[in-house]
Amino acid sequence: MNTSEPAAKSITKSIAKGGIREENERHILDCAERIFAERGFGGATMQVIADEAALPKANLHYYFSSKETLYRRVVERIFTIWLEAAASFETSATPETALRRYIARKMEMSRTHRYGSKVWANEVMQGAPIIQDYLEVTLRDWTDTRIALIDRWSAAGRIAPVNARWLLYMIWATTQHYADFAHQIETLNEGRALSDAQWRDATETVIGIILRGVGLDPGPGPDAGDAP
Amino acid sequence: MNTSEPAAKSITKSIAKGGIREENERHILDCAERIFAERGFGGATMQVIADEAALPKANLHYYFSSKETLYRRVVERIFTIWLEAAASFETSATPETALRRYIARKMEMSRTHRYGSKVWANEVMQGAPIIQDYLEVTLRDWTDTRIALIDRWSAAGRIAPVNARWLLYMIWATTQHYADFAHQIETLNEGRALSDAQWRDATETVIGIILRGVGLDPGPGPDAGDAP
DNA sequence: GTCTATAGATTGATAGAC
DNA sequence: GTCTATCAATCTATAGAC
Repeated sequence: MNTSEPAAKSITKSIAKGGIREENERHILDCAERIFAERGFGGATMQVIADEAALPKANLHYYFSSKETLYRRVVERIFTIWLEAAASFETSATPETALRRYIARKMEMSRTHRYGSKVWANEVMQGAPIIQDYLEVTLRDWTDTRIALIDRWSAAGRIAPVNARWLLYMIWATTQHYADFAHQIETLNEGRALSDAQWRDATETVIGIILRGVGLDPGPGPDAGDAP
Repeated sequence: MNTSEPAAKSITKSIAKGGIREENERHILDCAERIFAERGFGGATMQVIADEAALPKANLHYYFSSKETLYRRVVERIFTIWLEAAASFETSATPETALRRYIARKMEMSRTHRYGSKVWANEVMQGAPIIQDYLEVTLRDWTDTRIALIDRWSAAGRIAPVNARWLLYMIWATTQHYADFAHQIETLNEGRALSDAQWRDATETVIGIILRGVGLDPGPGPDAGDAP
């Protein structure tokens, strides 16, 4: 061994929960996500991200070798979160339960992960230079299995005959709109963020229109329904 | 008069239809719209726009004094087109006709003005630094009158009771998704643009889900309905 | 690990020949 | 009106002191 290999200590640090490296990387990723979300890859600068993180610009390059590496890590983290939400579309549930849970989860995601949704939107609008392989493999597989499921529902008469692909796009578009166009929505809400009640109401409205739109009875909604 | 004022000739040129200035400005605006659409304001560069237009960079500054001026002209042109589409939501029509026409028009716009829609999306995602006044005045007024109209429909029992604001957002989101996320949609369509038949089918599906979703009967659709 | 200083490339914008 | 050459500012990325 020689003096140029303090590897053991560094690795231990980076693996340990709450280690300096892990904590700083997460902080930088959080800040970078906000900046990339609002300016896109080309519009964001390392200087602005560094300012957001309250760090010297050189520290970003210490943790992430390049701007593209940092961006890639941000996008990959978002895709992981997207996968978790996608899992809430359970293939074993009834049509009503599966659609209701999935829409509610996606609306919740738009509220809690606004910036992640915007980064995804920016990336797709730019032609998905980084995530094209995710679109072609993971997203396509997920979409195909859900379309097959919805088609079986239609064939069995459990929902009205409806093109499953356009239905899925409608759910994606509507739910993600509340994240991607949050600024417009807040401007039209007298400049204020949507309240808890408004989020619940919007979610129930979206669920109601979609369920009735595919021939299902949305019922009285969770609030009224839970009371004895 | 002195030699520094060839104003008469220049103005005549710039006003005449097909004048060099008018033609070049339109060409540059078209190219700039595509670049701003995919990279946003900060991500786009005058060099890339010049390459897209097959012109030296200096020519852009001859016609538009700054990058921001060029961007502002692009955004203002898009807003004008948006206003025309917004007018297709006629306040005098029946609920079914008004919704059907408006959705169809918005879907058509997403197909024919993909880049304009993306510029708008980028601008809103960045917090609308340029168009904030449009959002606060023109868009708000338009939205308020349509919400009032839809509320009257609900009160009169002509449609199911539904929150008009979330319904409008749903229509905006769904139709604009076909422009803003065109790359993702085409990737999931085996890398090909949607065909005429697919656009018709998607439009009818969206109209069908929305109309049923607000308690209306969408009927057999235009194709089947027109045949004797 | 953190930070200042700076290299080398690219940016928006302009000067001036044609 | 068009184009080449260029400026000052800013960008990503790195070197090297601490």
